[in-house]
Amino acid sequence: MTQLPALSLESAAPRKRLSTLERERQITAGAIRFFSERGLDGQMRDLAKHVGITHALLYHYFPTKQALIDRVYEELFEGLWKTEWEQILDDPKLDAPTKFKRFYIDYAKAVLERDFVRILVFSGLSDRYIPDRFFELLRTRLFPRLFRASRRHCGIVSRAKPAPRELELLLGLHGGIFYIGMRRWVYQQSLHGAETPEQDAVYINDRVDSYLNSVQQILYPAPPATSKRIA
Amino acid sequence: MTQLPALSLESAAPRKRLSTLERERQITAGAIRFFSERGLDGQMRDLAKHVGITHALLYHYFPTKQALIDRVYEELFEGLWKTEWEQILDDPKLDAPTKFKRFYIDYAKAVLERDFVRILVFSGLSDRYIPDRFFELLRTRLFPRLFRASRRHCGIVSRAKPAPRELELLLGLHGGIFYIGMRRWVYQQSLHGAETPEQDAVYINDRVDSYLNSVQQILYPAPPATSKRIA
DNA sequence: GATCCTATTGACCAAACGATCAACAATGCT
DNA sequence: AGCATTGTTGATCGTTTGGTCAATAGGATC
Repeated sequence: MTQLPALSLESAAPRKRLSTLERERQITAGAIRFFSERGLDGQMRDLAKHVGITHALLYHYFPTKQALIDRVYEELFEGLWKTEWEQILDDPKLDAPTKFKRFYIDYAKAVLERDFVRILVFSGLSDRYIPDRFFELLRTRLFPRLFRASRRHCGIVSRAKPAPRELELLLGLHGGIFYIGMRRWVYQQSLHGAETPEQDAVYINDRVDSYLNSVQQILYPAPPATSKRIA
Repeated sequence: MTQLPALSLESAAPRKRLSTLERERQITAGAIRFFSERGLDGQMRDLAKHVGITHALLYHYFPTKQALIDRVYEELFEGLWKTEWEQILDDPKLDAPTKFKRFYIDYAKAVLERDFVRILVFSGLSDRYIPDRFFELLRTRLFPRLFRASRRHCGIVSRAKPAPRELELLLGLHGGIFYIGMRRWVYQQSLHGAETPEQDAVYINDRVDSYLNSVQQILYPAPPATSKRIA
């Protein structure tokens, strides 16, 4: 449908005989960019053209299109999640606002990248492979930590399973942050000038403040002394 | 890729000779459902099969595939925006929380529908036709009203263009609500049991409260008497 | 510079794609 | 009942799709 912006790669023609490893990496990188633009239905011939090779060569490195897509999925996923994030959220010396802000600002830098956002959504609309794996990550490694920090922020210590309202309020924050990526890479509606990670940080801080400011009065109204109740 | 769930339509075979108008409506409705599932790359033959006709007949009613997609776009868009929403937001007798809640609960019922969410995103990833039109609507008819209500809620009367932080805080709320639709219809990750519009209303109310609770202290800190400053 | 290895290619295939059209068969009219 | 109208179909076209393969040519080794 849409014309890809030429993707200048070594410009001219003397393209030949790279080492197996190098060519494979080139194809994989090209495939990530290509499929993130055109979707997983993009044609192998077009991909080959943008990498600067024949489409037959693609089949020398990947037996089938699905195998290449699987490779793209792996490449995109590995190295995405930083265990450093869990350390921040587990650090007992940090208060909730600091935890949330440090985490989400760095998380946004990694996750709100063009290729990841678009392929996440493409995959969600078709095979759901990426969302399934990604939400598994969020469910097990992220949300529990954010709940613990939220509750402690409200003076509550509990490991009880969060109530739906509790979960949804957090997802409101989480989704509101991801919406930055949706607008930027899917809808392509800036609504105001081009944004830098530094500007994103300001907006993320505001969102986090908004969430933490109200999580207590909304979910745990009028904390009577040393209560542990969960609305 | 994925198998469509059979889409039972009159079950058996005596399907023939509908009136032009009726058949056209049937095709359009079927196309909305079909393209929202498979994406705009879905095949005309498959669509025909799910409508229960031959794919040649599709070309009797629509000269080209793009014409049918355009029709789907129109059908999906018309009747989406309710002027009633603007009346709610313009009503001087309502306070901000009531305005926000009444609007967003009803907005969610209309916008967070399966077909709209998925085709909005499909279109965003390809021709961007729907997001372009939809955000134009939000930009001109919705956001200005929400800003006015937000500011009045903080005791500020101003029609000045909202600052980026102001806009982004609101988009955090807006995106957090839309995230309900993303999870439900794109990622298909419920995270908790199946949801009804009544439950959605609870979550939306919480999100709105969170936004309105903090919009003042975040954006217009320490309102000195009758100030009009905007951070 | 001759030799070998293999990365790379052009030609090709079968199936699926959007699109076309003459022929067929319901339905309404007389 | 017979006719005309037109909604509907099967067959078909040209192109594009993912995938294959024998032949070619670039680069390292000697």
